[in-house]
Amino acid sequence: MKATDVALICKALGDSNRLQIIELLSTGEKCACKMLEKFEITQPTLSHHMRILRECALVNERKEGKWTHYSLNCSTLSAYRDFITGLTCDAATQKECGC
Amino acid sequence: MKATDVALICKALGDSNRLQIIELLSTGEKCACKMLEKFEITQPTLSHHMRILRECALVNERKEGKWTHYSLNCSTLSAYRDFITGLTCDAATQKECGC
DNA sequence: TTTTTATATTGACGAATATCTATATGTAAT
DNA sequence: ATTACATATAGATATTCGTCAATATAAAAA
Repeated sequence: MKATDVALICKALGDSNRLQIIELLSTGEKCACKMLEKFEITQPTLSHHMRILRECALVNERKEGKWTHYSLNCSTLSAYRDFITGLTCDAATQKECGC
Repeated sequence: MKATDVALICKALGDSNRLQIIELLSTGEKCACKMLEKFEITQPTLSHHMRILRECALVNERKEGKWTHYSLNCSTLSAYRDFITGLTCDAATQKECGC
């Protein structure tokens, strides 16, 4: 995963509502109408956030009749996790802070 | 680490320049003047980015004469890493995508 | 003490963002 | 066909953001 993709994902997660949405979706696929109940935002605002989360490929969307179901995109999430996991302090910095 | 702290860090990493700064610092402590050479931004802009990275505690600062040296904050980085690592798809979502 | 060097702060500006209301679109039920 | 429901889009607005030029501060060198 490229650094620009990572930055885009970080920007998406940099909003508290969107981070909470991701945490909610980590418990499983959710319908937009159910998600709306959990947040103090209007329906258009939720729709806006979901578009941002989709555009950076963090979430998938599944339409079923008039409902839209959202779920985490496993591969994007895991690539992102791998990138962040790779961000570590060098040996000297670690020695300095004693961690 | 609280979700609001995570969101703040994500927001900080949501700018390409700042993400590259973190990647640079992961190779060890750097002086601001050396960092400036690596990016196509002015000195005040770098100073601005470093303030944001310090305010979310991702980086430490060490003053030595007229120089300022920046390094990653191990404990913040590791707490952040742990949070992101904990973000996983649920079993059903994983089954669906076949990962 | 004057000058140079490294960094921070201020103030300005255009671009991007989060949010809302109002409205449109699409689907199912009556 | 009409109505009700779920979601998306459009347009508006206030706020935040990234950047720069100009200036301030602070430390070392001359």
